[in-house]
Amino acid sequence: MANLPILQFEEKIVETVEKNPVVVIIGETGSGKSTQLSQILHRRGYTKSGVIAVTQPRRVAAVSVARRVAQELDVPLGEDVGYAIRFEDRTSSKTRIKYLTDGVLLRESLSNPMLDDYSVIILDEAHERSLNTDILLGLMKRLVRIRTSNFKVLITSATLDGEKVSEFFSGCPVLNVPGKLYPVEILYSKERPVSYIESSLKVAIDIHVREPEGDILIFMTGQDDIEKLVSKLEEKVQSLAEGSCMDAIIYPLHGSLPPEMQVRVFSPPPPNCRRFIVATNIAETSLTVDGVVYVIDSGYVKQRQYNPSSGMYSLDVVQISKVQANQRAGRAGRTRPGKCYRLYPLAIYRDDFLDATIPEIQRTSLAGSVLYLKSLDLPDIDILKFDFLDAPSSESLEDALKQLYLIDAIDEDGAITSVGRTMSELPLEPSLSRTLIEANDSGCLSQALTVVAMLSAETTLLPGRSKPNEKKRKHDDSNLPDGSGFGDHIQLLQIFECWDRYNYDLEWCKENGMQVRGMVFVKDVRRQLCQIMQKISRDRLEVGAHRRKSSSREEDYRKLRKALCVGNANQVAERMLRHNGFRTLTFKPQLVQVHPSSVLSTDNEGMLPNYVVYHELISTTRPFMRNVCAVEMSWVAPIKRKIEKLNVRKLSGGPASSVKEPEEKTELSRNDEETPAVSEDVESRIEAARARFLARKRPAMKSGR
DNA sequence: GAGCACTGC
Repeated sequence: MANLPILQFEEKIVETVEKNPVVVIIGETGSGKSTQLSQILHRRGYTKSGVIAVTQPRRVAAVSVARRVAQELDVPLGEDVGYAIRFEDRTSSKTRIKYLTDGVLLRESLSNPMLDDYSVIILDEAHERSLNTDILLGLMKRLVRIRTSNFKVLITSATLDGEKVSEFFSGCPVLNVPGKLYPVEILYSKERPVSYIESSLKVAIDIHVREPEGDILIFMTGQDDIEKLVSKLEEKVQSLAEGSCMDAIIYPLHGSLPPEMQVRVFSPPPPNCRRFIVATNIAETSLTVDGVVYVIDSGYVKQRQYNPSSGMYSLDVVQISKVQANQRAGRAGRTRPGKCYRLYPLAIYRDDFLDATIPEIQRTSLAGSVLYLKSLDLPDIDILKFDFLDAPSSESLEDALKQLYLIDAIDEDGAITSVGRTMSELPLEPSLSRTLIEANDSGCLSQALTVVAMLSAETTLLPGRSKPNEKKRKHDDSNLPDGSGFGDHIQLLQIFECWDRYNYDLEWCKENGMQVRGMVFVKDVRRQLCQIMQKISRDRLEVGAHRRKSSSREEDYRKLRKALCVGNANQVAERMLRHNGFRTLTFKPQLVQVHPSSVLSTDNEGMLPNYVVYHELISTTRPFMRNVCAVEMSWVAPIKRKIEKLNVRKLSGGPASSVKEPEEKTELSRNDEETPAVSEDVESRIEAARARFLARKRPAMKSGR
């Protein structure tokens, strides 16, 4: 601890913080900023007037850094030094230094907008630009203006965008603290390889044969590439002549590996053995592998992005940013001087790479964040003009408003409703919190809690495991329920109820292809949501997960599906007349399909239900709806009417148009112009077909597939 | 008839 670089800057830091409300600290890896900044300010008396909060983008970081600091100060964790993450608050009235995830601090600021328990707030790892940290940056800017005395904000960032953060905080000082990284030699390729798998293979084997010992970390984009490269490496290593080089062991490393496979990289390798770690960007920040001396950087990353005009997510392989490239290179210099092999030319790095990764706030649906900001009731803040470090597009903000309006969280003037207020209390995306509130009103809260908790965990089914009703399945060794034909939400409910009947037995999860970790998480989320709902609704709620025996199941599902329809009024799709394709109703109409993994059933004629709500639109090989639930036309009718009435300008708080009708028409025709001619044609054909259909009553059609 | 990077309340 004594030789951490940051301690040499203690005087300078204290002096600067003393004189300025906001300070940006540029601290490279190994500078000790995460553990030392809080202790320095603690020593200098900043904990006398309040608690020092340090935010982290990840739970594990909050816990491990707090543990370290408690050790260094020689105090029990949870007393003078503590942490708070979801489901776990290890702080007490004695706590002076508190580590917490950025999400937890946002929740706290909901009940205490002035955050006046804190004398100092340190936003650590701000360069990662997590959605929550970006919102906190905006709130902090406002807070330092309002809380004039006894309040300091420190922001730590990376070299390349420290100046930008400083500008955001009206030119606040920037302090540089060097890190403790060893030099890393950067080697560039002459040109982009045709295949970065082949190219990585070649470079890795070259290193293995020619270079001294030290592990090799290879950055790939996803599971597929990783598996391919791992098997090629294994083949190649085996074919190397005996005795010509040292032994080798090859590990894949990505998020969907079970935890016990992930931690293998932390155990020391056998002697005289070089490790090859083939990883996604999980090894960039989340997991640190010791012993890495060589890094091979493909220059690509898989990134999820949201298109606000279609409401669709896509997962694309994109070029990394300079910040990311440097972060990856830095992984080679943690224990001794290293080398980084970039599989792209210097000119590409210099001229093509963005300085920093596009922040999450510009790549995701903002419905939840906009609702959060609305619920804060900041008198001087207009959401559409909220002061973001990097503002999201107005299209994205308008999309959020539209969605919130359709699920009754804001009224037609864009003001938050009482339903919206209740929704913001729940740690869920808006359509899920809306579903819970509706379910509470209609008497199916217990089931809705289960579905919503299952959906927030998302990956409970083990990868590679087929869902039970898939035809390809050779032998049915699983007794998992099938959603009774109503779709995936009902199946998720039934699965959890099944687990409940087995007394939450972890073995049951393994036997039925459910991720143990995921299912335990679902249970935690469900319990947390229960507590919040109890608090909100004051009445006694019936929230046990057991299936009630008294009422008919089908009737139960009907209520639940209706609640899901209200909650997902922003995510409704209507089936095509003659085939099982759908078109979305809430966004610019898109042709979409039910994801093949869905358990939604067809009727006797092979047709899917006329209307569904979906949890997510994702474009992979084609646009798909993931997690689909059958709903009824009569439930969709009021949603359709609401969509027709929708006036975005009014929602944005802009001047309400004096002549309503033409205004809306203009809006529509503008959208039509943007639609490519082909889909416009498809659109009109669909409309014509629908009109004919309605005129003719119900035709007996066979599925043409 | 597909295949998903990583976080978080």
